[in-house]
Amino acid sequence: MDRSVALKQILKKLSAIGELSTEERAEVATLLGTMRRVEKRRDIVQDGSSPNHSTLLVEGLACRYKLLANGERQILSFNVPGDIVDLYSFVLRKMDHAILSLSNCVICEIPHESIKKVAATHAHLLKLLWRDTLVDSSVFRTWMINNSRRLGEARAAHLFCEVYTKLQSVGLAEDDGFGLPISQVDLGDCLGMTPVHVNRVMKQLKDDGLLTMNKGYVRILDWKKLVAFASFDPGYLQLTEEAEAAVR
Amino acid sequence: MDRSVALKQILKKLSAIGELSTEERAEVATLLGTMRRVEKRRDIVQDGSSPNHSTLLVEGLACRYKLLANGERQILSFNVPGDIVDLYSFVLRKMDHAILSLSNCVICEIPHESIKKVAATHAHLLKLLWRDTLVDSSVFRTWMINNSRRLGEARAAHLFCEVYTKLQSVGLAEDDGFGLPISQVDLGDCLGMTPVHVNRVMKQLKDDGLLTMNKGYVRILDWKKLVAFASFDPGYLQLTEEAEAAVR
DNA sequence: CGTGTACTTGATACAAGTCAAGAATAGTGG
DNA sequence: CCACTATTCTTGACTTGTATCAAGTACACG
Repeated sequence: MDRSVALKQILKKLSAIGELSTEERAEVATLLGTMRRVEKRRDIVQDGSSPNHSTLLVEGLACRYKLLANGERQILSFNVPGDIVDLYSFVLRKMDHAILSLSNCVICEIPHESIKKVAATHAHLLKLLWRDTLVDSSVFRTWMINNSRRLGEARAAHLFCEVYTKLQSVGLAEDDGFGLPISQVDLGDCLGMTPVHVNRVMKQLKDDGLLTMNKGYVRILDWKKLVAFASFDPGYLQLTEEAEAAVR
Repeated sequence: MDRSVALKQILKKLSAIGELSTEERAEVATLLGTMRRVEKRRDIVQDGSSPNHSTLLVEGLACRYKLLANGERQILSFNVPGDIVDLYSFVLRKMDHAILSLSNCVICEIPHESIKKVAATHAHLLKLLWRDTLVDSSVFRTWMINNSRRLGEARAAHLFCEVYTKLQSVGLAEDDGFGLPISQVDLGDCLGMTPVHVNRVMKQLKDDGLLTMNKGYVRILDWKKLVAFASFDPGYLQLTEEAEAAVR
């Protein structure tokens, strides 16, 4: 639980979405509060809560989800280290969805009070945070398009492209794939499909030589083919040039 | 093209999402730039553009959409007067979707330069604008859930509930329904369905006594039943108490 | 070694897409 | 104002995608 790791993560994240002066970097350091460990499969942030801090994911994987009235669960996006998973609550007070740890995680609390203080004097930093929340919103739009219009195989393929690209951008991907500790049920909750259908889709993707998923490891068999099949264009993730290049 | 209407609209919008001091109200007035008329079915903002102003919708209806690689079109949300339709471009420079006028519209340009100036001195106003963009993002999440998991009839019903509620909140709805100048093809582009299927879904909704759509007018036959059928909960629109109450 | 969880597979039912054609409507120019 | 054209809407027959129900297999864990 090294505090400097947290700082490194958030600086990396913010400078990916805009320039940071030396003074601003120092200012960012003042944002960091308590660090905590969270076991896997625990709510990091609860739906309906009004926390007085936001949460920087320092280590591990998490996802954003919502429980629906009928008991179903929709996963809304994945989070990787460096993401401020619930900046939402700084701006809108009350969460309208929850954040779940997928693996054991380390998080760092960022008191809303501190953000407010920084905001008053550093409009540019505030804008970077704003920008970060809008990238999330690009992701939601993309998932909307993906989930409403495409067949199961393409939907799943697109999702894996996104996660691989995000993990690559924070150095958490291998050359041949990446760890993703989720079940086929979880996948169904991302894609809006039944687990049975997810199973068939995964089989198809494997038979097509695109990818396999086994014991929490996604192996990419043919990245170029996968990207083409999914019509994946990483632009919406707003990564830096280098991060994008790494995935090609 | 009364400038004071534009001011009224934006003040109404901002004060719905947070308190505004008298001084802040004056400050908001300095944001307003050139007013323009836009004919129906024209791009108000183009995909891929980097405008140096954002756009306040003063009169008329608009929608946010994206053309996909395969030529399909996904409509992402609807906009009503008072909405700043592309605040996005102030924060992220380059649009990754477009805005289309559905009826003849009046818009008011808000120069990014002015927002920047206000932002430097009025952090609270900036936060209200931020908040506005996050409400949009709530809408995207909701559409994602709606379009990925539900049957055609419920999807369509939910959409009509949302639009009715939004129009009601700006006084543009009648007691028995509202004008919505879109075709069944457009509806399909919202819901991710073929026009043929939209047609059948609309017939079903009519047969069930929920609503009809005819020559651009949506008539609500049984609001309570419709809300229940769609499991519509307007919370995500972040309207004021009064606006919400009006719809009940 | 037994028990639960995740994965896999098959049979069947239903939702939505596709193809095709006709009816209603709006728009246009003579 | 009518005739002509182009949309939009409507309906039917058929195909394909996905859900549902049910059962069985592989594997992890105490």
